[in-house]
Amino acid sequence: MLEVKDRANEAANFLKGLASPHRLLILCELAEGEKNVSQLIEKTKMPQTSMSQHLNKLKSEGIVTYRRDHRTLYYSIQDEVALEIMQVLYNNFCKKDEEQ
Amino acid sequence: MLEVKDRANEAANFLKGLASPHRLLILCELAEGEKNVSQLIEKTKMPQTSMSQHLNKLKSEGIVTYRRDHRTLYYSIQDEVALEIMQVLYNNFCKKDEEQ
DNA sequence: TGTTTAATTCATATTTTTATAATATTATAT
DNA sequence: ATATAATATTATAAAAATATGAATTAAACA
Repeated sequence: MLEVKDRANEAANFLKGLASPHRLLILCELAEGEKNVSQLIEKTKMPQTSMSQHLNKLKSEGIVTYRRDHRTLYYSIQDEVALEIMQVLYNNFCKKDEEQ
Repeated sequence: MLEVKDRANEAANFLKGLASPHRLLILCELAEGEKNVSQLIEKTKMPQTSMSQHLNKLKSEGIVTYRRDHRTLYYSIQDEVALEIMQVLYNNFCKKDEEQ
């Protein structure tokens, strides 16, 4: 654990990529499997331009990636660490309740 | 995983609490065990008033707690989820390198 | 009581994020 | 070549986070 501090900036930037309700929402959708931008917009009800910017941020952090199929861009989670953290969040913010 | 979105705000706020290089630095120190504010300042070299505000943020998110011993406040990590995430960060931002 | 030490709170300027609107790009279809 | 659909980019305004300095509290002790 002692060495995380040497990577504090890197780790913090990574966490910042996740630390927004909108982006967590997007990642929840993508955790089910790849989705295109229109699907993401429909599911999350967020404005197109805002979606685009959040996806861009996630992409620039290497958290998601995409492939193009004709005019449609399909996004998916690329980063294994992001999935691990989503798992931790799921276990602690959701699973706990079920048990109660 | 599907239900994280119902807790997106809560989860995002929690992550925001961690998502700063300064606060990760503090949490790294506290991961070793409880430390008082002066010790944290010395270790991290950050200004006293800034430290105080970061600790306050961590405290208000329930991530750390403290006890008073005379004039000295000893802080420690309270939240199990925070420890889990620190562990994920450690494994992925530090351990990987050692293996290479 | 007055002083010192440990730390917090408050005020404010700066920086970073976020949201929104307008415009642009890219690929397909006519 | 033009129109349309899917998405990205750019500009900018608003909101949130951060750093810094000054003032404040709280405990210990001379």
